[in-house]
Parts: sequence; C-alpha cells; structure tokens
Amino acid sequence: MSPNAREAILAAAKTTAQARGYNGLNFRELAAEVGIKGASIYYHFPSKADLGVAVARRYWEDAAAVLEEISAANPDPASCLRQFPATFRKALENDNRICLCSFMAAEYDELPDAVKQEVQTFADVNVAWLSKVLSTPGIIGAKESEARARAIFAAVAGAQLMARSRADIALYDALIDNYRAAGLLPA
Amino acid sequence: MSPNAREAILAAAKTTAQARGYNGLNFRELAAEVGIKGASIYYHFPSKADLGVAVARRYWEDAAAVLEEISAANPDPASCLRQFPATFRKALENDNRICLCSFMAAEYDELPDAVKQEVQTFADVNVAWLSKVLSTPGIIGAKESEARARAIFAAVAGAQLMARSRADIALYDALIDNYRAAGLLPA
DNA sequence: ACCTGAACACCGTTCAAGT
DNA sequence: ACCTGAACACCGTTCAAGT
Repeated sequence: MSPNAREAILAAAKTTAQARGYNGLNFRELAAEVGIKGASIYYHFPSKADLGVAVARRYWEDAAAVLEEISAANPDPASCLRQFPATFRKALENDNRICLCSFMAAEYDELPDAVKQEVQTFADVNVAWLSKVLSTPGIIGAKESEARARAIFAAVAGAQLMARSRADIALYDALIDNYRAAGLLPA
Repeated sequence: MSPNAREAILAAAKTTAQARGYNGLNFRELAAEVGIKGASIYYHFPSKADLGVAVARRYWEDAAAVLEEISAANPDPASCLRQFPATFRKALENDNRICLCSFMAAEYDELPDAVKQEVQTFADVNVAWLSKVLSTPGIIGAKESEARARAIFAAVAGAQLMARSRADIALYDALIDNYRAAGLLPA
C-alpha cells in the first residue's frame, strides 16, 4: 500500500467520519482498510487531531471545487440554487451518510480546536458561495444575502440530519421541496 | 445517593448525551456524577442500550409536556409557533448543548434499534404538535401542515447544530429570524 | 522512509460478595 | 434492595524499535 498510503487513509477516514464521526474514527480499523497496521498511521499523521484536520480540510476543499463547477456550468443563479441541495443529497445516497462537518458540529465539545476551525471553514465556504449566488440578481443586498445563505445552509443540513435519522432519502427531497414552497429556497 | 439513583442517572445521562452523544456516555463517569460506582448502574439499567432507551424516552416525554404547556398557555396558534424555537434554544443556553435526538440522529449507524425508535418518536412528537398548530387556522390542509411541520422541525434542528459549531447563540436567533423573513415560519 | 510489536489506559460488562 | 471490587475481553493511542 505504499504508493499513496496517506491518500488512502484520508479517503477511508472521510467515509468513516461521515457515518460515525470524529470519535468513531479508529486507527486499527482505518489501517486495516488501507492494508497497514494501526500504529503505522501515526507516521503519516502525528495524532488523531492532525488526521481530523487533514480530513476536514480536504472535505471543504472538495466541496469548494464542486460548488465552483456548478457556478461554472450554470450562469443562471437560480439554476445554481436549484442544484445546491444535491450536494448534500450525495452523502445520503452513499449509504445514508451525512456531511462530515455536520457530524463534527455535533461533536463540537470533544473536537480539537484546529479541527473546529476546519469545520467552520466548511460552513464559510458554503455560505460564501450561496451568498454570492443570491446577490447576483442584485435584488438582495450583500448583508441580506449572507443571512439568507446561512439560513439555507442550516436548513439543508437539518434536512439531511432528519433524513438520516429515518434512513429516508425521500424525506430529504420532501423537506427541500417544502423549503421551496415556503419561500426559503427559490422555487 | 439512594433516594433516587435511577433518576439521578437519567439526568446525568441526559446532559452528557446532549454534549457528547450516545457514544460519549460512559458508565464509570456517569456513576461518579451520581456518587456510585460504574457497576452499580447495571442494577438500574441492564445494558447501555436500556439506558439509552430510557433517556431518549424521557427526553421526548419532557418535550411533549413542554409543548402541551405552550399550547395551554397560548390559545393563539401564531403565538405557539413564535415560541417553538425557544424550546431548542434552551439546549444552547445550557453550555452550548444540542438536542439529544439531533446528536443521536447523527449517531444513527451505531445506535441500538430500540434507541433509534425513541429518537424518531421525539421527532414525531414535535412534528405532530407543529402540524396541529399549523392546521388550526384552517388555512393549511392536514397534509400540507404536516409537510410544513417537518420542514420547520428540520430547519430548527439545523439552526441549532450550526449555532453549536460556532458556540454562537446569537447565530441561532439570526437563523430563526431569517426563517421568519423567508416565510418558513410565520413572522 | 515507512512500518510494527508491545505496552498503556480505558471501556462495557459480568459476577460473586457485601450491607 | 442496592451497591461494590475485581476481573475479562477489547479498543484507541503511543513510542521505541525494526527494516
């Protein structure tokens, strides 16, 4: 497994943390997935906190890239907004997982500070993208669009969490539809 | 600690689980809070799953009682809805904790089935109350009011989670305000 | 550079024994 | 009835040591 053990560890840690959180991450199990021993992970990541930081950072970097792709492919802001909930749907499609950062938000009390920082950056990245898209038509002011962006982010994360608690992806879709019907998201 | 060790265990488990989840519950620590030894908890709860069930059940029973009080004190449905977000604010006020069932929803994969059931009942209780209140004016149909009730529940839980991730209760208030401004909650 | 064995501290659980 | 000490099997983590 030497070619890129570090990347393999990051990938395994990401999917595990989406299902069991930062606390659910365990080095022996992670190592087994990668084909090395638990102790070997410490060569790549000096501590669990370092692994947590690396995983959460990679997570928001990937999210930022996906959002940029959506922006690039959709000049129309309304169509960008229509596609946003699909980014959170992906985790549910992957065996009822949730956003890594939602899980870590719940684990806030036990999270190393450096990991907390990355979790917040994930939210910042999403809110900044939403805010930019919302203010594009020039209808909503910058300040209002940021507040709305935060509300959309929080509501979508909540819908994902509720859907997970019932292992029901149709519930997620219904919640998003209702956000649209209520006016939180553009129809 | 004999007068009511069982109740003391339940209370300690509740606050701990609101901060660290079901997985964060450990018998030795819980016992220390109550003034007994870890092994003694097994006299009151045969297994961790049994404790989890008892805590989650008590949690929704208490929530149901609080909601009934609100209904009783406020004949006006609009004023009931105005007060709903305060029930979730309480946990944040208590050292940045969150809803026990939100945390357990995140922990879905590792939860005993009987605990999952109680977590879902918590959501059911909240959704049923919201749905009833929403349909009172007769403006919204029963089916529509239930869908909206679910959306409000999910969005409020999401707001609580996001506020926790920044230990920022003012953010919670701002998110709720924005839900109102957007039309998800009545202004 | 990359990995491992062995050890440590801790956890859920059990159970025989105490009061 | 209610509680405890001691033990068991297991797990996350660390680190000195291997190649």
